[in-house]
Amino acid sequence: MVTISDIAKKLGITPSTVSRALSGSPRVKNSTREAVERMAEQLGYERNEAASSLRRGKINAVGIVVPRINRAFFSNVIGGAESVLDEHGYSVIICQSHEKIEDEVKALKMLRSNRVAGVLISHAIPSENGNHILENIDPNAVLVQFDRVFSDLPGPRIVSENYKGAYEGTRHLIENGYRRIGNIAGYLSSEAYVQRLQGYKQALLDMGMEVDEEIIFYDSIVRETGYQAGKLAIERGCDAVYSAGDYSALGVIDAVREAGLRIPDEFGIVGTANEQFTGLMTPSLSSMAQHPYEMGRRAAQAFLTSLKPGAHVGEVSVPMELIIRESSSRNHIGIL
Amino acid sequence: MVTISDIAKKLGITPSTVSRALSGSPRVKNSTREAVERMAEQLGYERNEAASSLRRGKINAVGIVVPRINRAFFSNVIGGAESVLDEHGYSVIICQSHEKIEDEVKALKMLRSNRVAGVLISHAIPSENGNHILENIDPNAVLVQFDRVFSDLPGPRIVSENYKGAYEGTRHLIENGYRRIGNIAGYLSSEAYVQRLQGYKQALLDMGMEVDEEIIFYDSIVRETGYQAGKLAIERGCDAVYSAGDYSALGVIDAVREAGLRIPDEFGIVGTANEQFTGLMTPSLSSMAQHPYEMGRRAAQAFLTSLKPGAHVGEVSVPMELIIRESSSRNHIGIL
DNA sequence: TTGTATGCGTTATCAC
DNA sequence: GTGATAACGCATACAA
Repeated sequence: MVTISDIAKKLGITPSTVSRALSGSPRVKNSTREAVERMAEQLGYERNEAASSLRRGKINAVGIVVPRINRAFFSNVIGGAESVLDEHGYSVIICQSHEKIEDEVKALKMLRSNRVAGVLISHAIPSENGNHILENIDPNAVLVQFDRVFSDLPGPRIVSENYKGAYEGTRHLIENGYRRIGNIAGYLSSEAYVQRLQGYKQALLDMGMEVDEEIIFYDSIVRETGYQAGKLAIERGCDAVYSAGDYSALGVIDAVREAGLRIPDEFGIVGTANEQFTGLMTPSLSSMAQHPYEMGRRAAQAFLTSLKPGAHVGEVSVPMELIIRESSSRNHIGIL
Repeated sequence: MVTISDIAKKLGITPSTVSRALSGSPRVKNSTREAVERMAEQLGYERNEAASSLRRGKINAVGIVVPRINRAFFSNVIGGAESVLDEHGYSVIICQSHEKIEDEVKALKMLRSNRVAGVLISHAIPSENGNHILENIDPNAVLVQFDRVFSDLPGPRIVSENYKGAYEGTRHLIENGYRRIGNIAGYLSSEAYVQRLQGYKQALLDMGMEVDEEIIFYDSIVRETGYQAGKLAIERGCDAVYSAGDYSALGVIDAVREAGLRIPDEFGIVGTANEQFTGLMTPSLSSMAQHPYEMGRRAAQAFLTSLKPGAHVGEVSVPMELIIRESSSRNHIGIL
């Protein structure tokens, strides 16, 4: 392996100058810089990151901590973050919390042990606050939270526009002529779901409709609970459902089919998250898309910005987008 | 940050001993080791990975290079690898090639610059051989290939049992009474697809049926080409199709529906890869599952084994598994 | 603009 | 079984 000393010797200068030339210091003659760069290229020099990290006390890497990497949402966030960080010379170290606080702590310790420059994290479900994060994160690392965030932790927070998304999804149903719209709200322990519920309610109110707790279902957002909620919604006279998740929306479709109602003519459905399957099923499922890749990019950008002295990034909103598919599109039959 | 010197001072011994104690050297008294461990715990010591890496000339990390991290297959492989590596104290650095040789080379250089202990890679589509990998990988790193592999490269190769999988998928259709089974074979530039085609053919032969090139379709395995192939297959008298991909199987379903045929009574379909949507659609799609998570685990294990002097790992096969769903299950009507 | 000197924290080699 | 010493490759404070 070739080092800066090798380059220095070949050129009859000292390692310090080579180091300066290579790291773009202004205190070096242009001709020297060029000579150094040429020689580095020629010898196939590559900086030893470990040595550099040791000397500087931190590594050109950021850790990303997510519950599970093999979930589409998170792997897309990582992909987005990687695309930005890569451009700026940062490696990405990934860690999974498996939705366990214990593993989250372990990951933070490992990242601290590596002196990473930043930590991008979306916390595990059981967390009730960010104390364990504060206690275990490298105090010199920049903390960026995304999607699942605690507002009492310092640093940037990148979140979806949940309120606005749910609002638009609900309004879309109303505008398509549906008149009694249920809601699958999810557990309200997460801020995101609280906001979605509020968006749903406000849309109803703004469009002159009433909020009826009878047809709001608080439960996990998996297919089975969606199915149960769907049955009740139909029983209670709904002709549409806005669901805070796609899997629960899928369950609603099961229930609607079972009841022999036609989608979208007799029953409309909008889900949330725009999971891949929503576009592949028949009928395809309308959904409020989150943009995880973009969220990852913004998280990475927030990290980079935070590195600059004096810079401060607060909460960053990532727009959601209504993807209209078959399950809610009866406007073509002119009902409105 | 507390260092081994801090521990040494507190204990009135030297850093060398602390280092030995912490790294589990046998040449240290038990009582000393325990004292060191207690003190390390108490002071909240964590090894500086950069210093350790510099001294040892390599880092406790492996790089994983995949075309895209946000593809279910690859993110699951990464998840599996991470689960094993994490247990052994290795970090995972992820890199995406975006299916470009250029980015692959860039990733390998970055990993070499970091002196990673191993590289787990699934190569980009345009690669025709492994030369650019050999030229750019850290010669001291263990190379492990998975899924998309070049047999002329050294080191372990982890692959799916493509031949056997396709064989079983095809046999399953035959056993369910389908009598003219088409095949969507995919591009044969990849070894995996060649093997799947062979499995399909051999299954037909073994079950006393003929191979008819008229109903074998060589093309990309996306939904649209699946649809086109499906139309031709129906035209040419098929009552079933085995597809080397799930998306193309989805296209076949489109074609079958358009032709007004009932699934699975009048037409059977088996796909490959067991993408998430296959279990969520109606009718659900039977598919030959790959086990990416397991593949990742085995790749990581192969890396760990290869570290041991003298050890040699060659090709490792990961079983595929037939997931029988609605699109091929007419055995209950007793046609066979 | 360049050179000199030093140290980052760890581990390996040698001596005792 | 432990200690002393050196070195990994780089980046910086200081001197020139």
